[in-house]
Amino acid sequence: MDKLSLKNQLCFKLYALSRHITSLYRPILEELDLTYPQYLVLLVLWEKNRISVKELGHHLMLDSGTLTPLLKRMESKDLIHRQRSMLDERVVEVSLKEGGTALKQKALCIPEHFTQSVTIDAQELKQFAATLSRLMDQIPE
Amino acid sequence: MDKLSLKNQLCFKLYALSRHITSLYRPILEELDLTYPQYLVLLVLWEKNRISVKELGHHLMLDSGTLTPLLKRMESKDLIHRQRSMLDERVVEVSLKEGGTALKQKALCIPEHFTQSVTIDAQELKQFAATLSRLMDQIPE
DNA sequence: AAAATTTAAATTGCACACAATTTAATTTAC
DNA sequence: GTAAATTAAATTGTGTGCAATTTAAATTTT
Repeated sequence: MDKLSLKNQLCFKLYALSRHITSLYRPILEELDLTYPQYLVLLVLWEKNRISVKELGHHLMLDSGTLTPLLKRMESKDLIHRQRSMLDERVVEVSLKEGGTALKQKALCIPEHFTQSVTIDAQELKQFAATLSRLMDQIPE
Repeated sequence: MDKLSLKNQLCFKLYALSRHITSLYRPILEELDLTYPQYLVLLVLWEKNRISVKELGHHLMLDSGTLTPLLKRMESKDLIHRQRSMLDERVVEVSLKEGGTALKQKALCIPEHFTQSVTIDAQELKQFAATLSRLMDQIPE
């Protein structure tokens, strides 16, 4: 087996599949005027209304270089609020605004869209998700 | 189960794992002065020395908007050659230059790096790769 | 064969990712 | 208690991704 063959590269398949599934989200999220990373930020905020940029970055595995401009765009769309913590001026806390809260109702149907578009045995998908979680858990920090 | 919980989102796990594994490649590829997508281009060219931008894009699932500037950067590093086809002036053909050919030797050891860094049952990984391939095959076009 | 259509790259513009550096605030050491 | 070290965001700069448009060449229609 040729290890340098594109077809044999697990990493390439992950990379391509990830981009493909993101592209399936795109038209749905476009109706909400959201990008996929912006949607991820909202997923976190819907669970925990107030969170620091650092914590958010920990959840999404993104740094401030990515998050700062992304959050500014979301702020300008009135989805979220950014404010320096009064206890620690270094920290910026992100919280939902009405716009961001309201989108949750519209987003509820999104996960359903994909159970349809994927033709795969439920048991196999479950096993796949389990391995994916196991691999994720090995990611340091 | 909360379907809008980040932890339950298969897509997020794919997205995060894909970026993480790419980040494992980064220090190795940096020694070769390559980015991950540039490495993918070389993987294709090492298998098929001469290929059009369109075909290359088909293999990597990337369009000319991504590939044109990427290939220009690779050309400026003397890794590849870009040339209009004489049979069809619309087509640009990409081929290896000495620099790109020479890197293959240095790249041979790269796949080994990762079998080590992943602690997972070989059978489970095999199953995972199989499902990944099945999902990939469902990608249209 | 000329006009209309299609095709392949390139271009433009926007939004991530991420390394590296900078800035400002807080802790820790001494 | 101040200097040094650490920390959290922001900034800077480069390289993707991708939608949308443009350009130029080839093909199809009429």
